[in-house]
Amino acid sequence: MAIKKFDMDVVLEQAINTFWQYGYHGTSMQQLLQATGLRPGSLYREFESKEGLYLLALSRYAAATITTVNNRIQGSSSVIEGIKSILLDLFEEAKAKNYCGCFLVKTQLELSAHNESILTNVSEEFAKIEANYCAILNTIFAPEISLQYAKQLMLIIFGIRVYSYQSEQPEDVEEFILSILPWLKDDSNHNIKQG
Amino acid sequence: MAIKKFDMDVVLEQAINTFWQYGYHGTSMQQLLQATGLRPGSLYREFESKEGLYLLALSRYAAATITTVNNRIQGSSSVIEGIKSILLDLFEEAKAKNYCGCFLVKTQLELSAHNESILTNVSEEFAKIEANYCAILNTIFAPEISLQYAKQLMLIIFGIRVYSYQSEQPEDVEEFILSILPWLKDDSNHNIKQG
DNA sequence: TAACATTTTGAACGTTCATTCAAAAAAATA
DNA sequence: TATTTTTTTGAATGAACGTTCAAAATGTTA
Repeated sequence: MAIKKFDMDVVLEQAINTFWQYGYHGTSMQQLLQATGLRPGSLYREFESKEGLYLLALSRYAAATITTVNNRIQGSSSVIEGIKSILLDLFEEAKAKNYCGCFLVKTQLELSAHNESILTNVSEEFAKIEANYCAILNTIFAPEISLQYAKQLMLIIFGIRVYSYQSEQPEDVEEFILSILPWLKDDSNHNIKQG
Repeated sequence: MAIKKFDMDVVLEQAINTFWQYGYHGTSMQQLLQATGLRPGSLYREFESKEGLYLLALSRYAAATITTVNNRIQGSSSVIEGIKSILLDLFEEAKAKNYCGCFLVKTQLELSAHNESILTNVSEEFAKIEANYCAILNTIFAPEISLQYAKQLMLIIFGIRVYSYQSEQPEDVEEFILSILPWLKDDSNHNIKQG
């Protein structure tokens, strides 16, 4: 029997990048074939349809998002510093030439009227991301406070994701963040637990 | 000579609703013809193309947005109360069955990679909206504070617009808003200037 | 009423869309 | 080497896309 020529990870990454940039309806199969290097037959045998490929790309993106967050927290001197650096990173990302925002957000806005299952899908991913932030905050705050702060964090992140399309950023981004989320100022005794 | 049968205002409103819900690429000319009641020839004679109709719909939506904001402020007992009610309205809107978010935001996210002129266009509209908030805040705050608060307001509004797709809202929405924008708590001596 | 200018009509156009499938190629197994 | 199983190939398909335009209808002006 023949063996697969393509690397699934690479193909999905190319698909993510294309969908992420141009959106679902704005991406043609032609573009996907070119981006992935696959031929129509192979792509359809593997992913069944454009939508099938999209859903796989989307869930992979969502999983990577959570991993990135957790790595950033682990790599920081404290939870608070970690969260701050995540938010600052979002502003930095926005300076890139082909800034694409957040793939999940774009999906939510583009497809909520077309495909209810995708809306549910994305909402679940966001719930996971919020729950992950909540768990992180729980290591330094009381449970009910963590729930509240996680919600704030999600809303602010959505705000940054959209606001960043504007060319002008706040002068002092860190000050801007701290003024909206004042609890990020309090960084006493919140070191990451080791081992 | 023949006279126009259709009402431009009505046609544009239908076009806005259709584009707003399904997006630019997700809306077909068939849908637009059905929604507006126009025939292909008439639509193309009047608007030149799908993109032409879209741009007109978009700028009309943006103008209406600013009008709505200003009416809300004028109809409130104070600037602070007005802004609070605008934010609370956004959360209320989100409860509607066919919640569509913000047409400008959706446009920005969907078309930024396809059409640079639309990106510029939308950015300019957002700049106008931010400037309008800034002018409103200027009636009760110092200029540099108003600039800062207007930016915060825009980011929070973007956040609400996206976060609202999630089915679960914060328990006490007003408390939620006040915790992110604490300056909305200070409502002393900020009455709307009369006549 | 005749001439004119404007708008409406809707069938038809060429293009691009997502998708299919029979045939060829490729590797593993017998 | 022959057989079997899986993958690749890429031309072809029908549907849907945005758009056009000559002819008919409409109402104003001469």
